[in-house]
Amino acid sequence: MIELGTNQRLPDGGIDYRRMLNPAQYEAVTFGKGPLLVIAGAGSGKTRTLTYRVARLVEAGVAPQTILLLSFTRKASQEMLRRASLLLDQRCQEVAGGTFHSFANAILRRYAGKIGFPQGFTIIDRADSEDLINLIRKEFGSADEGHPLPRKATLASLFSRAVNKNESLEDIIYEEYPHFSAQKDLIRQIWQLYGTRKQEHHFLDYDDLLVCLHRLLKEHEEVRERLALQYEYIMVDEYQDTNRIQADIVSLLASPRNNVMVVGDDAQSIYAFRGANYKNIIDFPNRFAGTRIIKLEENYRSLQPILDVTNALIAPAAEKYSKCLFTQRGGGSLPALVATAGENAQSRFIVREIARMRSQGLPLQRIAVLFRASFHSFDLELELNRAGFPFVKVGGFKFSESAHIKDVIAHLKIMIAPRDRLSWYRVLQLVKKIGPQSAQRIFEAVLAEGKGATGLLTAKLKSKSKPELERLKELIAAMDALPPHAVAQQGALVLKYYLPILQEQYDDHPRRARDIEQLLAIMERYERLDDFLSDMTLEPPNTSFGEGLAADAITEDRLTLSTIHSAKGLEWDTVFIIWALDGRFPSYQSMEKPDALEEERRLIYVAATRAQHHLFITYPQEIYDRATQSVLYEPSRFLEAVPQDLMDCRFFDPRNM
DNA sequence: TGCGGATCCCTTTTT
DNA sequence: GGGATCCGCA
Repeated sequence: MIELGTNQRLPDGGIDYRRMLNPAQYEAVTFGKGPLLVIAGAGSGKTRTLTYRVARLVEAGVAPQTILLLSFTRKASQEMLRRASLLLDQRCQEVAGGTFHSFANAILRRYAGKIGFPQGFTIIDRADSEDLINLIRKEFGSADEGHPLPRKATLASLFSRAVNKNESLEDIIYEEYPHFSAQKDLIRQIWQLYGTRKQEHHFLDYDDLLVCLHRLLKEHEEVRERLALQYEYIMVDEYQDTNRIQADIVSLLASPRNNVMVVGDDAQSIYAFRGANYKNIIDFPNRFAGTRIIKLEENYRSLQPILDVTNALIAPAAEKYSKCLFTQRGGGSLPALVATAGENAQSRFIVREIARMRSQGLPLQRIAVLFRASFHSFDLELELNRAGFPFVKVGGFKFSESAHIKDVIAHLKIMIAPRDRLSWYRVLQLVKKIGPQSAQRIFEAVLAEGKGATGLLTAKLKSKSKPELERLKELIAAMDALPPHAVAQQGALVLKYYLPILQEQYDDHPRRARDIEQLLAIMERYERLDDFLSDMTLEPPNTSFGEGLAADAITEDRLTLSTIHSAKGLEWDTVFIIWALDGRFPSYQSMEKPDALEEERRLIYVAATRAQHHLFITYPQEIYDRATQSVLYEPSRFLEAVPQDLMDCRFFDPRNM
């Protein structure tokens, strides 16, 4: 997006901001001290504005370490700093940045003692959190007849929502899961025990990272002051997707200087489901007296026919900061709305169009297919493979969530966190003839030895399980003998140990073994095992396994398949939005909830605004849907807001071709 | 106590 | 199509 042309420098060598930015962007970039709210419409140069502001501050002599840039993904913030460095110089790479969660991790590592974990802590991901909850859930037995306890995933999201929305558990149950009202006391007990267990294990889940950072700042004024002094300028990207705790953290860090710039677009708020509150944007001027508000409304991404459609899509939304995007670029054809004979016809339509565009010289890299939920692309993936089009899939199941990767990681975790019950259970139950009961017994015995993972070598165990455990003992002894920073060697030992187990358990073990090889390649880059483990939890590779991690993935021309959530902030020449079918998009689960429906409207808006030159929205006619046990046949209700003459409406049936 | 098979459920988005 | 759960066998 930033053209590295010859005209961006002034005669004195400084960056020619006036020339490179429009008046609104220029004002935001050169804004001095105090609170600033930038409402940035889709494609209005938000990233550009943040990038130039970083460069400008550093150019003006602000020490880069005193600038804090919080953004949504680490990739996004690294990209901004990289671009700022290209604009100015390498100093921009010194800017502190990352996600709220990785920032919290960095700060809390420094002050672990103050939050009650003198030896540090382990970050657990959603799956670990669910497993821990499940252990507790099982202790409570199967509850009453007719009143089953919620499943682990439901419990986890219940607890998470209560934390992130700062509401009581009872309110969340009442609002979102009224059918579990009768079990609310049991659920509360599970929640409390979950908190206790996390404390005992020195576990922090994603929510705890934010909560603990907030508590640290609230309860330890000397820490807060030190940090507030350190970060002179704070910038927050995607502010519409922050929750209450994150907004409070920003306030605490910014006070009393309040040199805080937040950038966001209330029309693109798509994370309410995890507690984000787009009202944070609306409230920002109330939190910070004297806030300057700047709106960026000129769109540099999409051609006018696409903007006409996206403006129509978002028009019915009840948003507070209204804006109307416009572009000065002319031309472009109407976006297409394509009904297809069925699901497979939809996939074939996409493949046909992609083949056509490729023959016209458009690289696959400039094309994306976007969808509401990860499984919506399954049929398309088959067709793409058949047609021989390489693609990378982003979002949905992650590499690091697959069982074989979690298995390998569990073996590493017990070496540095020998009290980690979850990882021990996982490791032990991979051994033949060891199930839940034996795993628990052995774990307690190791714990009693009190000397880390090597306790397994000396613990007194019942003779029955001994022969099968021998290999595991050898592994632990071998890992223990390695120097502490030999991260990749540790991984290699685990792989050697795990390979026979993998071969026995999975039909597709060759593919999974390749995944583990890739994991080892990632480990090569680390000097500390705990850094590697934290990063795998906080910023796991976002692409599905088997893809994208290998070095050749960068050079090969591939098309992108992505959930809309993972497509946020990105853009392509050509964008297909598939499954624009009522019941799929919006999801049938949102149909009864007005707030959820509004969020889905913003979601389709985010999807459509990713397109630069060509936009296709497709939906299959008449699909039998298992989840609702009904036939879905209405196009997405969001399309009703788009006047007919703004789109080129077509029908596609491969049988008629 | 572990494990494999059968059967019933529900099936979003992510740090 | 995958997880949770139950049951019967080793």
